[in-house]
Amino acid sequence: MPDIKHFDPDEVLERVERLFWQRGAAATGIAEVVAATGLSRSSLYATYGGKQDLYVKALRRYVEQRSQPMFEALSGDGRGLPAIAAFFDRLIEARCAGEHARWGCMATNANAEGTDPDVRRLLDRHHDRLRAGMRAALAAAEAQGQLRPGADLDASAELLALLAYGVNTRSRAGADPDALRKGASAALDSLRRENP
Amino acid sequence: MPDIKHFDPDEVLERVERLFWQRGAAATGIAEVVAATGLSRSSLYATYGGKQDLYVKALRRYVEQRSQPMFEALSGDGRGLPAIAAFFDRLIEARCAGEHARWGCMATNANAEGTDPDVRRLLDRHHDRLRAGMRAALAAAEAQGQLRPGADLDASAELLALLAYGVNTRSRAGADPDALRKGASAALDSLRRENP
DNA sequence: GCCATCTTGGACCAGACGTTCCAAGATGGG
DNA sequence: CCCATCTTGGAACGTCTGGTCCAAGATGGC
Repeated sequence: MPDIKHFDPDEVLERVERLFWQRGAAATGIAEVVAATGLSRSSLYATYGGKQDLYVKALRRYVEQRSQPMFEALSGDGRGLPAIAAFFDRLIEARCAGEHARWGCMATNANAEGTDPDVRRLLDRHHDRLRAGMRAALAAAEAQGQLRPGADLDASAELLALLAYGVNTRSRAGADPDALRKGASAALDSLRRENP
Repeated sequence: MPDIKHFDPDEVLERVERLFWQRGAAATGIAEVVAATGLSRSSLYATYGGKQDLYVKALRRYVEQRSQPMFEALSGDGRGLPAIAAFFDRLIEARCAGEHARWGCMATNANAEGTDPDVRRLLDRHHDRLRAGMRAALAAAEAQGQLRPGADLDASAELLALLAYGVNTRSRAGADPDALRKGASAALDSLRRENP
């Protein structure tokens, strides 16, 4: 057998993902990728293809490794509205403080960037999973009598998903986390049954 | 008096605005601006400065000439919840069909692009105006007894503003307008008084 | 330890980028 | 009609871009 790669492709892809996430695809040059990963251009192109392939692979990693676990946790959390509240609390915390503060959500950012069909497909899947997570949490809430009667679960799930995009968008520009929390609370309060 | 400009600076700026709006700042080259406007590089640089200045001026024009009139119409529309419903209807229609379909909102897109302080200031003002418009419409709704009792007007205004960002974000990726409408309706329904 | 096979470093490329520059042209007060 | 003053077209600039290429190095089956 011939020579093998001298690096872990997924570990490198994670560094690339973080770079594109923070700075955006168009604003990030191959030279920066080379610097951040320590790889040479040859290894980069041989492993991932050109810049656009690299971006799509990084975005796919983001969606699968970062977003989806959150969405599945939301789906599987049977508490109902408290599960949704916890989702937004953790989201806003992650978006406004710590290592990834003001990076926004890579998928939300990607909506504004290009029109690449591969990217669009990833974003549609991302949205479907997010909405499905919200839908599942809302169903649990309804089953426990937490919801205002007559609430449309599908429409409310869409609303909550769109709200998450709004949080992601504004957090990247440095929005006040308390304002974002108030917005999320308003959504939950308006779904909640009045006299429980 | 010496020679005067052979073009209307604001008319040209509008073409530039549309270019940056549709394609994004980073993805648009000066060569495209030259082609779209018919101006020469000299006139462009003499009138607006470099690319970043040009982008900021275009974004300012967008916020002032396109967004703010909508926000003021919302503020001044005394109907309450129907005013908010009309706002979202028109928003979704404009984002998904017609000349600007799938362009998103230039200000929402700008959140994802750079971290330029001038841009951020514009976006903060944009957000304040949007939220203020929602707040005014909600106050009118409350005055007319349309609102669920106990609703927090400030928090609900923030929620509706964030929802608008979500609509803008997803519409750029080609979201189904009916899904967006359902999301907006869910927000309004959950604010509405149950037995009017 | 040899060698076919793959990886790696880094030089290199053509083209696109934003920006500058200046000669030529247009303008209108005098 | 002249001339000071500004605008305009387009050539030119250095830099940076994404991408290619190949000699040198590493690997492991034999």
